[in-house]
Amino acid sequence: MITPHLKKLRLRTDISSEEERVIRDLVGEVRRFKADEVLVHAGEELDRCMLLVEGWLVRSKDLPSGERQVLEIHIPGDFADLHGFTLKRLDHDMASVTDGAVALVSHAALANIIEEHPHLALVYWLSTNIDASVGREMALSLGQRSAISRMAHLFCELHARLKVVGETRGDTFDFPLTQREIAEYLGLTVVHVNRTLQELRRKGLVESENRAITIRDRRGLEAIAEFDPSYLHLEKRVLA
Amino acid sequence: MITPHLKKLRLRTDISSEEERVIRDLVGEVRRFKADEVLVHAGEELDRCMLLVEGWLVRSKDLPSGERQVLEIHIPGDFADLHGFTLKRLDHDMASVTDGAVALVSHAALANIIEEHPHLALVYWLSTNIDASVGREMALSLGQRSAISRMAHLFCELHARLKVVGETRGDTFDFPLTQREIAEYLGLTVVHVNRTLQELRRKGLVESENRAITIRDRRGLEAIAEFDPSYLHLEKRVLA
DNA sequence: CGCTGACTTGACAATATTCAACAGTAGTGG
DNA sequence: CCACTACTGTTGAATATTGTCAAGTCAGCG
Repeated sequence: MITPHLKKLRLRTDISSEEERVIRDLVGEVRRFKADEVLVHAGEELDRCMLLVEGWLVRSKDLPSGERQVLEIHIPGDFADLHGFTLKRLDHDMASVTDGAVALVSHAALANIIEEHPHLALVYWLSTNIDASVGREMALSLGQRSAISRMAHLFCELHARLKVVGETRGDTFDFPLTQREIAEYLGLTVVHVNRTLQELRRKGLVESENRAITIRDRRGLEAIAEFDPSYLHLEKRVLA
Repeated sequence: MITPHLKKLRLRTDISSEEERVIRDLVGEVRRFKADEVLVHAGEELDRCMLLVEGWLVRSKDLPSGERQVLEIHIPGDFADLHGFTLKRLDHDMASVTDGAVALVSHAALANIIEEHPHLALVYWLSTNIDASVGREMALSLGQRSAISRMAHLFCELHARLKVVGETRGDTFDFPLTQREIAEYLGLTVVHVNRTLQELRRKGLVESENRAITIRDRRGLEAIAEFDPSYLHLEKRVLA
């Protein structure tokens, strides 16, 4: 169930078999969710985290005006609200995109394992820091890239991240976000997302049909996105 | 020298006097810098972090097109590239805005103290997670707020953060960013920043004169910014 | 079969950018 | 001390990108 999660971790740093056992024991109750639920509300007091095992989640913030900004997209293997372990209250909602399931991990259990396995504290600290790095690249997109470049970047990033956990089929991957949700992520309107997506199709860069994306011209897509995957930190390092 | 840093930490969680001693001992060499230096380049291998003791730094990313996005603004007391402790290579540059100084802290020293004082591991993990929270609020600004709202939000945030470390004088604070740098942070052009700043002045919300900002109408400014400081996590919590 | 939500299109408007020019200030070197 | 340069801030006019509003199609679902 948490094999994708271990794949993600092992890509970035070595995990001993002892540590693997401990991580596998972390998982308590599994909670299933339906699409479009808010699993955690901003400000709520937390005593556990959610390791996403199936389906997609997003972090999102609402504005008084009713607008919503999606701040991060989570795929299976992601420890979606691990930052809540130290923050204790999130500054954003955790909402589901699809049906799916999370493995619940109590903060107490986490505290225990990092006490006994200090290396895992670094592993998970690294994990939240990589999340933040992804967030910075998104801010770069929102600040400097055009609509078409942002959208291309989104597709490049998700393909790379899904590939790590084995959820791609060649250049194709499931992509369950509606155009409204893409708009909320890219900071654009639905209308403009629709037109921009058509432009990507017209240029022969991607295809999209029933909730899946196929990258037709990777070079072209990466060029328009100015995609450089180094911010994903897809290489191994030695911690402490 | 690192009193502001301790103020910041103590606002969020309790630090024992023993821990304080350990933190004070962390500081090794102090490095002074001039304005507009790049202290750390993206991708560079790191074996130490920088605790900002004087002056302002920014995290920034360059695009092939030559555009620059400022992703975070750092003020004295900030452990500016603490995330580099686990990442080992930053995905962005660390650049100076003003003259100033950083206290250098080797990764080895950090690894030692968190091994001996596991609570401090949580304290600094929290610290990077709060940085990420500030980054998310910025992404919300870039994605959903208008130019004037973003700029108002920037001033509200900086006043709140500077107040924590005792760098405000009532509603006034030093603000050394040029309009070009503000533009790079807000994802706007210099021209538009200039006009937007004039609008804030015309509405009687802020004054700005020789590198300092005075908030003239806090309610009004916060309203236009939709400012809600909860993302700054300015409250105490118990870690582990 | 009638809803509802997702997607699509057209016409128009607002926000922000681009380009070009100029004033003020500080720093530099002759 | 002054001329020179470079940077910062400012303004106007034209343009581009993206948003708004309104309407309509299509598919899935109870």
